[in-house]
Amino acid sequence: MTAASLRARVRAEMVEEIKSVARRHLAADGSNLSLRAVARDMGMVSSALYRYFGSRDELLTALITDAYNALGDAVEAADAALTDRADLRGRWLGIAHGVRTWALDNRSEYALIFGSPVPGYVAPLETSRAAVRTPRALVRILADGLAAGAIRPLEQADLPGPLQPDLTRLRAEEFPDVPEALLARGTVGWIHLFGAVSFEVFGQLNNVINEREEYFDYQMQLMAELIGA
Amino acid sequence: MTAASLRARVRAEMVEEIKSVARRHLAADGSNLSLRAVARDMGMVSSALYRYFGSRDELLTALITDAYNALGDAVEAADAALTDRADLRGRWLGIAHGVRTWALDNRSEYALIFGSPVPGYVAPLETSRAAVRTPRALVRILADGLAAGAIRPLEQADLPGPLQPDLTRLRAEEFPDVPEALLARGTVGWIHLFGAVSFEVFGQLNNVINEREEYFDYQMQLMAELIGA
DNA sequence: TGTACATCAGTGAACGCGCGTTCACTGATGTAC
DNA sequence: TGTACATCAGTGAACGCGCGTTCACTGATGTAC
Repeated sequence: MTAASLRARVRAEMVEEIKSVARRHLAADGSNLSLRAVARDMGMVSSALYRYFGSRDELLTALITDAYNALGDAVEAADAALTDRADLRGRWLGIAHGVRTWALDNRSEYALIFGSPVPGYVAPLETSRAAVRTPRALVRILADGLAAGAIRPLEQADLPGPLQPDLTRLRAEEFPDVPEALLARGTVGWIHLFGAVSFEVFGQLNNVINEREEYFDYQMQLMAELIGA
Repeated sequence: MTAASLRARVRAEMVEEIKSVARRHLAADGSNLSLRAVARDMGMVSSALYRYFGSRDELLTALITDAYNALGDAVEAADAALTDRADLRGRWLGIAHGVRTWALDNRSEYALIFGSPVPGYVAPLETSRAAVRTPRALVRILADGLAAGAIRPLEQADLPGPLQPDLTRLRAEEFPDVPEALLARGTVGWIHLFGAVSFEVFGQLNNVINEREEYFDYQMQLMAELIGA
């Protein structure tokens, strides 16, 4: 409204456009993101970008955080889309397919957060707040299932002793509603979900499986049994 | 022995050393491999490398093929290490840990073959011959288990109809000894194995799980049940 | 409402560095007679 | 065994290009009185 806030608004739009152009470049060149190329595409001089981002790494960090949040949005939307909250398997499948769809639609951003680490780049802690949204949505299914009595908590013996401390800490810090042994099983589903998506996105299924979506669903069904049983 | 073969031998050693130096650079800089840097490290001028590799891509291809073969060696050695060939679970765990150990010891090479694809690089078909060695070792366990009656072939109904053609082709081309439904289950173990290793190697377990080896073993045990049951 | 000043976005040149690839060349090693 | 020629490895300069970042600057927009 006031002039000041207009300037701020234009600035915010500028930041968004820089990131959007950068995302396009990411798609073409992988994580070798070039500031000069981004500036060129925007019709400005490369030094102008430094008004918005202090360095190339700062821009990368913004893209990574955005990617985690976009994935988090997709996941939460997928979960919310199912009105029958008691249909745990349906919710799991919904989230899983949501992750896959987002990854296929945003391959370069997916690669940015789940691919080989960018050499020389160290992700600041701030990104992990965004990263935890997907695991959190998955664990919510377990917690709801437990509360409704639809999922049995596993026996303590199911969890190997040496893993107890890790799971105890994880539970205390992030997921208090789910007992350790079940939480451990849940992480296996989590890992398989991203393992399957990565294989597809990174081309490891080429010449192996063509019916990608069916195959993905098949795997996620098996995981549902592994965790829910 | 003859002068000619000496020249050839020196040449072969040179090729090996170039690749070895390149591997070291890969570790530091990810897939942004620089020919000039490699030449510098070897105390030669960059153009000299062109006597050995026609281009940067050709060197990359050699490194990728080598990596698949090194992994294949590790996997086959791990399998062969177990004298009790009837201990299917032991063989599976041996191979799985073999993959993990190799990946942790050769992170950059692992990233080269299982990480985000190198932008602009297209792997030639020749690499896939080397890539199939690990899946082949895994399927051999299934085949042996079937032959010994230790693994039940799953019912046809276990495999969703749309996946039938893919699995039929896969069986015909590579793995004739294992029926489709069981083969499909096997691929799930395969994917989880690499999913788990990638998560660890690419840093996704940081601040999540510290007892890495135990956790990996826990997962592979679960997979053994999923496939063998 | 008008004016002086401060803030900010964007410019353009420069620094110092990197890269893959080509090409004509030298000098050593291998081959054929 | 000796000599003429061919092959090969490695050099050094060059082409044409890229990069991230800094810095003094201009001109427009916003703020305070």
